[in-house]
Amino acid sequence: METDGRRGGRVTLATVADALGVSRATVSNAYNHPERLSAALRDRVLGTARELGYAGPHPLAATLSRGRVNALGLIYEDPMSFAFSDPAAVLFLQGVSEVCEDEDLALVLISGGPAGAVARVALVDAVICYCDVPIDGRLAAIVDRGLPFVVVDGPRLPNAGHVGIDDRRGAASAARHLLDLGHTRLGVIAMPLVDDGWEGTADRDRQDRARYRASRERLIGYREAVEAAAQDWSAVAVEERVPYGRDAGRRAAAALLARDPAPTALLAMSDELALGALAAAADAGLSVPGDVSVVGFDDVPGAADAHPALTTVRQPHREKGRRAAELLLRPTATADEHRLPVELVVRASSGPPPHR
Amino acid sequence: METDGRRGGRVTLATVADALGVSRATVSNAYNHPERLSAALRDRVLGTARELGYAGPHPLAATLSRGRVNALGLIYEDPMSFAFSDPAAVLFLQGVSEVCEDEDLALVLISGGPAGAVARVALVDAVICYCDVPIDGRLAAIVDRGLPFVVVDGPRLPNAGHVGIDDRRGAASAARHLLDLGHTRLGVIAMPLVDDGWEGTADRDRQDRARYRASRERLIGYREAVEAAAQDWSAVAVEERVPYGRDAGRRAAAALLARDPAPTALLAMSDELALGALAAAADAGLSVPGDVSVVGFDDVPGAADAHPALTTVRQPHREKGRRAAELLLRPTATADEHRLPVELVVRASSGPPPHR
DNA sequence: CCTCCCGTTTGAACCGGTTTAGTATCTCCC
DNA sequence: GGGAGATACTAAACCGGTTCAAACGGGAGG
Repeated sequence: METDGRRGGRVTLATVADALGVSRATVSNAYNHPERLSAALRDRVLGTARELGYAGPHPLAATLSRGRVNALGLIYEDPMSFAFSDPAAVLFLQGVSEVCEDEDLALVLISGGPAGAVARVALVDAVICYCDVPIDGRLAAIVDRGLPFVVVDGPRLPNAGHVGIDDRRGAASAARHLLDLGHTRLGVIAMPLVDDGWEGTADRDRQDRARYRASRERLIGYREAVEAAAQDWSAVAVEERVPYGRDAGRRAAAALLARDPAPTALLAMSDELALGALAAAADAGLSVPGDVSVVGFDDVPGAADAHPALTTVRQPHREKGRRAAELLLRPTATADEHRLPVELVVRASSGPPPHR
Repeated sequence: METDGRRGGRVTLATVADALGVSRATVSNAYNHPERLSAALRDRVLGTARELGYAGPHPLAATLSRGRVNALGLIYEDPMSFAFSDPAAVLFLQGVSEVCEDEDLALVLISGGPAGAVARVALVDAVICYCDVPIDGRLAAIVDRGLPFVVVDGPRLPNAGHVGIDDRRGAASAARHLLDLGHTRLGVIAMPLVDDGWEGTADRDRQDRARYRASRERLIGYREAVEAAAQDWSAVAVEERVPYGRDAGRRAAAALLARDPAPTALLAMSDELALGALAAAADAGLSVPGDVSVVGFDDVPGAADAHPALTTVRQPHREKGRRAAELLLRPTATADEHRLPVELVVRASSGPPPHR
């Protein structure tokens, strides 16, 4: 029998056991398997625990024994705090957190630099990688630890689930929409393609070197649609500005609209960029879609509220979050890859090109 | 000496120790106190660990010994997933996550119902309560566990830090702004005051019973300003709609504007409600601020982008998050209460009342 | 009266580490 | 040559529980 119920004044399970003269197993059972105890003893245990100010089994210790933490981890591409300024990421987080709620799981946002100091020690059962970086220190930490994980929007990785959309098809549908309207002079507003702080018109080589899978795929989608319409992709300017954000979209659009001849339609690789483009058009005194059409990508909540309401490619952000979480909770050997649908949403920001 | 380096095939610290014929303490030191080991042995340990596929000390076990998890918990008032649809909450989260990033801490979103099942076992060192509920099962779980915590925007609780704003003064400044402009017929758009699903014009008794401290304080602020202007508070209709959100604001505003005489200015208790009010004014064919002025509260990012740009009371959401986190990391015996500044931001949605 | 069974309770192993208080060896210095 | 200090490493206690096989006691059945 243990004799050290009170060590250092801390009230532990052993304290309670000793106070009652029962074994620690009994106290543990009172909390975890109440049905294994007679009602009388169980009440006595719980009562004594309350008197002693014992708040129940220490979760850390319990977890160590059980080997399960009841928490899902989340790694975001950039610093975690950036996720909160990206409406698409926020929706994704909402989806994940809905599942966590249903399953009584904590959601652990794993911050820390790419070095992965936090990822190496975060207390989680599995991890969602909402990122595209092929190998990042955080992801490496997860792999080393042998934790199950899924990648969202990124590359397909061995032994990991995958959730994403058909970026290529989505982008192609946006481009086709404009081509069908009769546009022949397009411009593309790109998110930063390579992590080098460069700004300008990205040539084909740079397009191909795009760091993010989603960026590459969307560019391919645009290009395939343009070529399918028998137009020349090399005549389409792909403008890149840093850092990613609405202002980048605004400046890229301004540059495109200042060209001669100016494009009659702008393909923005995200809604955030597209909203910047709307601002740039207003700056230039151009009407949308009278003088220039704008099409985004994402269909974030602000897209429908924009002036004019933004034509864009809808992707199910929340659903991506839900799927990612569920894939971790109920892994299916058969289908560990989920490709969610995209859909062109035509609103007011796109129309036929102006008469020459 | 231990002899069970490999139990069940799992590679543990003991596995590595046995493989080398050194003690477990030595292996532990190789990771945690490398300077205590000779360079030669340290390299041998780390090398063998790599060969054996040992990914370093199991964080859970390390944590149990050390008693520190390196994670901050966050409890939100409503289901956690709601936080992601509230722009103010998102900014707050961003603030918290910035500090976590700087400090290499994980941020644990504690979901789960008010029962507190998750809160009872979440692996965190301290908790931020972004909520107002005086006693909620989740908060009770935190208190029982003896975890340090701070309350944000809620009541002042014993043994807990506090971060908030002067809601009363902010609200008063909003009301005073309208009164100074010459308005004499005001209407208030309230968030749900009591949790009973009721809709309608809240009388004084109901106003005083408001569940959230922030709601109560803002109403008091409005009232004090009105009374200071020698006007009659009981003539000011306080319209309440559920559930909280933009649509509630729209319907409340519609009801107020349908009155005869209609108010010439609307005080919305949040920007989300105010944006709904702008929509209602548009629905009714009224111009803002020509026919009716609208003032919000929060200054969320969307407020400046609204049409017209919203006059509102700015509060530093991100800074609240930062302060809350820092208060937990560096508790100061002297000042455990932080009251952040509010500021009226006059934009285009408020102006003098129409000529009669 | 003996057995068997079942509901309770317990001892002991285990989860995977960290840490403290040493011990052994080596170096330095007079 | 002997003692003081460093240096490098280890044994054992500890963190706070969970779990499983076994023990116990009492009632039912034969």
